[in-house]
Amino acid sequence: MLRLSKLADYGSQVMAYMARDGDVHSASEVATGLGMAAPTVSKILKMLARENLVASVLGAKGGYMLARHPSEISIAEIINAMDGPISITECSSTSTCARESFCSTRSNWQGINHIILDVLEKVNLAEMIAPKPQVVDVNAIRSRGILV
Amino acid sequence: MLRLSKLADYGSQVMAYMARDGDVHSASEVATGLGMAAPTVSKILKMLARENLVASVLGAKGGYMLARHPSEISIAEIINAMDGPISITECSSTSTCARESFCSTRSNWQGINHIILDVLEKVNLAEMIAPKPQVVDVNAIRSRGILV
DNA sequence: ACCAACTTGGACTAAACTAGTCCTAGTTAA
DNA sequence: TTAACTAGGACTAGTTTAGTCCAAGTTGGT
Repeated sequence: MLRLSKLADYGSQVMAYMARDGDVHSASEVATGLGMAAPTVSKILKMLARENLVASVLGAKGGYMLARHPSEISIAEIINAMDGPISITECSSTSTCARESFCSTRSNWQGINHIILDVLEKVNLAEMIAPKPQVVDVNAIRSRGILV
Repeated sequence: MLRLSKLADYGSQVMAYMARDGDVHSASEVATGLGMAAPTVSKILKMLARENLVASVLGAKGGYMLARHPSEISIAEIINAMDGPISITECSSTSTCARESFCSTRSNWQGINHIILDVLEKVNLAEMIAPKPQVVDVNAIRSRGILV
């Protein structure tokens, strides 16, 4: 399924919600605003705070706010904060693979992984919350070779 | 983690193994060749056969062989056979999302998903087994906008 | 005709992961 | 000093995933 975890999905929604203004939002406010369970949103915001994607304001009237401008936060960072390093195959990162010698396909997987990572790094929050749905220019990529 | 399932990973290895020649391979032969558990390889081959990526030969001296030429089998097909439809977010497909009205980010996720799918469709088995690791031309993509 | 080798399909189990909840401690504004 | 909030971690329940096993059908060789 090659899918994002639900948490990462939620994380992007929470970030998108906060990106609409620069205010401080409490976890419960975000939860009601998005129709999600409060403890879940709280957990997500904690994870995002740990990776410095949101800044926390302690105490009464506290909450969370984006740590940077939406245009400076990439989707890749959000996924990374929620799910850890983005890598399509298990040993495409630095971890050693017991079956390494058999895996002649490895380096090609790494190449594919690289492209996906690149796409995700290229899209930022500001683009994601653009009210008018943006269309992907697939042809620009389709017209070029992936592996050269 | 945005990751492939282990089964899909194994699937690509099995397909790559078989792509090296046009012969019929028994499940156990592939298993020993790749150093994987025999029942697991058998299960994978069954899944690949159900999606017509490999053809099965019944009886003694039977086994499996690629259904098509390696250059006509895309990585996307293999992932699809093992993990089902490739979609990065849960409701990027046709399924209805209860929180649809809140998800202004949806269509952009779909765009990202589309690109990833496109990349995976563009890479075929023949390219994956190329002995010399192929290098991805990331810059070709980086130089262009993702969302237009 | 028979046997051995092999696939097919499904059921099944065990383990891992994920989502989601809850609790205690610490911080701040009023 | 109290109410409103975050911080951090432990915990549970549910789902998914990997992997095993078995009974049945098919084919090639002898």
